[in-house]
Amino acid sequence: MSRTAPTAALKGVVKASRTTSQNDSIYNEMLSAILEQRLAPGTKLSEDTLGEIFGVSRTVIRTVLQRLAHEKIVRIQPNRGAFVAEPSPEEAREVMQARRLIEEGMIRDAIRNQSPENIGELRRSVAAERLSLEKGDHEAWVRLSGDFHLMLAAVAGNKTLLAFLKELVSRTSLIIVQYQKGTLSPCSCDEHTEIIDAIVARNENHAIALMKAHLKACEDQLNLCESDEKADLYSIFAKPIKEAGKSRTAM
Amino acid sequence: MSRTAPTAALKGVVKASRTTSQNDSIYNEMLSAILEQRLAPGTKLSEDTLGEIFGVSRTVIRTVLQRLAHEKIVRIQPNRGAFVAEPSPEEAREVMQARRLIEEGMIRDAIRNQSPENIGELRRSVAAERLSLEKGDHEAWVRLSGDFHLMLAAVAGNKTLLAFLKELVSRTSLIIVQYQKGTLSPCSCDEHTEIIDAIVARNENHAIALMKAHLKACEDQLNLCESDEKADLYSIFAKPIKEAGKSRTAM
DNA sequence: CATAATTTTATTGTATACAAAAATAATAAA
DNA sequence: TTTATTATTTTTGTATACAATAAAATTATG
Repeated sequence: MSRTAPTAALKGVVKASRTTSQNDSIYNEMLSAILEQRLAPGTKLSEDTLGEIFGVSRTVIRTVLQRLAHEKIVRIQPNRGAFVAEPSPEEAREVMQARRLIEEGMIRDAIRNQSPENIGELRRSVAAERLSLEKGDHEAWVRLSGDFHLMLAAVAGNKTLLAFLKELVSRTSLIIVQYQKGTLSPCSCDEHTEIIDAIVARNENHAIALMKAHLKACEDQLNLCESDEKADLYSIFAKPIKEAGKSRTAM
Repeated sequence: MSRTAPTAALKGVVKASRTTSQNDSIYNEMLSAILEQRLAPGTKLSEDTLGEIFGVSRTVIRTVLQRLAHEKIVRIQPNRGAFVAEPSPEEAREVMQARRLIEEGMIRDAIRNQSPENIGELRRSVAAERLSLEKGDHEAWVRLSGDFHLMLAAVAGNKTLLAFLKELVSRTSLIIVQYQKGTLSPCSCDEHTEIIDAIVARNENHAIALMKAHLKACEDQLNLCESDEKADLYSIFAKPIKEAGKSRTAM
């Protein structure tokens, strides 16, 4: 009874050795749970509950939550606790814009720094992505889809930008969870392959255009018409009306 | 005797109200101390000592150190503790490259989103910067010089990119502390003014070129010839030789 | 019955206690 | 004297205890 429903999704707990990587282990578990949609945006992340689930004290849970908060995956409200982040439409647009800017720069560097090994890894990643899509393994697809962009960043070779992009990719997953309208993209694998081909061909302008189009297509699949905040406002002001009935407020 | 010399620079402790902003207060104090060169790169940041200085327990110090570590201002070594970061020459180049990329994108947005109020604030900031330079107030100049770029980011309007740039600007200060050769730049105020003028004139290409040149000039003032790591290696292998004497290792 | 005030409960924020690891000091051996 | 080993001290990592705040449940009141 004490472990409430929302966090019940986290059951596979690895005990982890007594090193500091226990920290990382819990961090990865929670990040996966959020990005794989096992923890919905807005879910309360109680320190006590998580501590029981992972078999550690609140101290270490707190550290993990702070890390996730810094990456904007979790929102910490003072004296209220931690919640899975609910990125606003504005924030979603900002993240996608930031990605277009950073990934454009990375395409340029990737074209310069590419090697057969690098490109081979990228192609294998896309192959795995295609496979997961064919098998209908949504979780794996989400992860691998993001991995492609991170691997491209690794090819570009700027670890600082890679760290930024890692955060942006995670946040994108959360954004897709919240705002994706209808079914997911038909197959972005083909777009990924095209981008690799353009990089190999050293066709900078084309590669950049493809990447920008790819990211724009992703954003266009979202329903960012600020309907979310409106709904909140309505629910607040509609308090007097309890059940169905006729609305009294103006449209 | 217990409060060791390195951290003695932090003396002006604000008690802060019992809100969570006590956290922020200590964070700001420590960040300022590092960026204003009162805490040199590599300085050990003992939890106990800092706790005594700020009159709080290690718990809250730990939170602050983790935050600074996430921003790469502090490096945490497991079981060893926290140290003021010592960015490598490679990291320095990465940070400057990331800045060129991000600030180019922000120039574009700033040109679109500018308003008389925004521009006025920018100009006032540069005026304050010039004044601090004339007065020889190095600390204020470092801060204001960074503020210009952050205000420009605010004009651009993408809070996500602003957060990234805030981190990069802080790291730049640390980099300058470590690698600046000779005296500091003659007067980057003029460059800042030129950038504002180009933005007001909506001359995108010119504004971007100026910004890139400005950042490149900053990087060129650094001594990033990996001499730092070499020095470390030498000092390690030179252990047998205690005082002056003739070196036995090959040049 | 609905609303307001109060009490109770639960949860976070912080301090402290203890365990584990690392750094330092001291001692013993070559 | 130098090096290796051991003992001591210091410092970090984690758990727990208590205080402060917020949420809820309860009671009182119109």
